[in-house]
Amino acid sequence: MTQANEPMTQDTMTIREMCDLFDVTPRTLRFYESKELLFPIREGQKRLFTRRDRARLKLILRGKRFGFSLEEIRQLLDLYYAGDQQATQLSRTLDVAAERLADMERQRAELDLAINDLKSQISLVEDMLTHITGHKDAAE
Amino acid sequence: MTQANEPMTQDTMTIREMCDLFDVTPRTLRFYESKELLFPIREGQKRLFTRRDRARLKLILRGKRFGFSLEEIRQLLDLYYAGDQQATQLSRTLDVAAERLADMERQRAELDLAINDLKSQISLVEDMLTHITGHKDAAE
DNA sequence: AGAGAAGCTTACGTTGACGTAAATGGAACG
DNA sequence: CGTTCCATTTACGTCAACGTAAGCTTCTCT
Repeated sequence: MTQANEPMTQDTMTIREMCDLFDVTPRTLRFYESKELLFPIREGQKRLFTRRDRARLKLILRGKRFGFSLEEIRQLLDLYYAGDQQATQLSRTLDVAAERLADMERQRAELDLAINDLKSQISLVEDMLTHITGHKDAAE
Repeated sequence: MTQANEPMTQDTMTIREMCDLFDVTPRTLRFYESKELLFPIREGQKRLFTRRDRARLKLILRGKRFGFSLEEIRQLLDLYYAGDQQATQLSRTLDVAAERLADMERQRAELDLAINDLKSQISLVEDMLTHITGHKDAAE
């Protein structure tokens, strides 16, 4: 095992390194820890983030881009990291995940609708524009 | 006396009728007015919502389902109701809409990824479950 | 006339996801 | 040795999108 504390294989990262890597603030990482989304280990006072934390943070940030709440994300993370859970817990988590999946597919359907609507509106307005400007091309 | 109101063409609605029709609260409608998303006319003190307001509210609620902010929705509404705008305004609005569209398509792509990820995670955990429970079917 | 019901305005409260400031402490540098 | 730089904790501030309560008018029904 290469668990050397020395910098050869740097398995853990400081808060600053994390911030630079993921483009978040220290506040955000501490906040996520307080909400039990991350579990950095401590070296004295200071936090050290493991690759596990990095994997989780990656998923957290992706979840956020869809508008999932941190609480919802926490549940998804539980799913991802549920290797040693009990079967009953697991199947309950599966239910949560299935619901989430249904939500996401609904959302995708609506998103598709909205995309098409927006597209047609855009071309509609483009037509108006060419007409207004004396049916010449309206590009600058 | 049951008021037949004014003409037989009742194309304005009271705040309560609006609330019932769209399942929102009065507070919400007043709030949207204060944010210039709706423009009900006034009969004395009271608000009267036109079909234009109803069309806008419909779009507002749809936009909200995607997680658009009210401010973003306001911009989209400007697009929808830009019939009498200037060409320059219109083309600037088109830019906004094009950006939004790009956002939505990015979001759609990510959502697709996430859906697939989640699906595979789910079946993965399902397999774990059947294994844990002694490779019998793990109903309930 | 009195009691509701419905609407209005004003304004403070709430939740989620952090921002930001203040006070503190160890480490590195010149 | 003092200064600067990170990091930490504690705690109040913020923004969006309303909720909710207080207090006032106005209409309607009995």
